[in-house]
Amino acid sequence: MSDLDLVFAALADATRRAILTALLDGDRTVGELAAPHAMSLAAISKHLQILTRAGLVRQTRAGRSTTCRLEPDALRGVGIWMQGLGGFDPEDYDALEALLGPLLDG
Amino acid sequence: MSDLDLVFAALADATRRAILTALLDGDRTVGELAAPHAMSLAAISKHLQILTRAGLVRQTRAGRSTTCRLEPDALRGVGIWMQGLGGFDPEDYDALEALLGPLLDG
DNA sequence: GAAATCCTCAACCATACGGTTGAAAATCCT
DNA sequence: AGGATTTTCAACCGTATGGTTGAGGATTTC
Repeated sequence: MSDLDLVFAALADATRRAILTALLDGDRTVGELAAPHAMSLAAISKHLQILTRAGLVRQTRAGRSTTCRLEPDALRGVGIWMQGLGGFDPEDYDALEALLGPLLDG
Repeated sequence: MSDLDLVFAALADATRRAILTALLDGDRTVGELAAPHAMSLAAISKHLQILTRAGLVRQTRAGRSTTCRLEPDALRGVGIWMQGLGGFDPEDYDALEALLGPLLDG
């Protein structure tokens, strides 16, 4: 399984994408990430393993709780691949940036 | 399953990504797309169904052969989502474009 | 009409996914 | 030491995925 396989597969789930966007606001523990989801903690733990294996999240254990940090660099390969496919037209870029600029601060 | 789920899941397979990049050179029939892969035609047909359901490919039957066309607009939602996640930093854009400009012509 | 071509459908197989529950491991607090 | 908290592990279940083979449907061609 290539890196791209792992990253795309990790992104192909709404729960995992929600976890990633939650991490835009800063590092969170597993329990904090699980809270908004009507799902067992074990399920969230498995989702985090998939995100970690894909390189999108880094988990560091501190005491009895482990905090999760977003690793946006893992998306770079995906961006490059997508741009090669023409899904990201240069003309669109300014509009997208204006639309989503605020999110980039997180 | 959301649209993003379908698109990301469709992209999470090397064979399907190879099909998409092959379509960058122009429309191809199912048989032409299957040729380079050491895999049955039925398998490729299923891959194309997944790509079509995700909106990434459009198949039009003409006579006994069906031609496949790339639909890059389906990637726009993915690009927007990824940019929101910070995986596409504005500073990187020029470098990426320079690196991959040739592919954008296809 | 009969045969060859191009593709899909159906059934099957092995494996992986997304979820559950219950137990265990590691740490903190008294 | 004992108990509470936080997370993972293990086993299980139902369903989906990626592949195969074999049959069948359209369509062209002879």
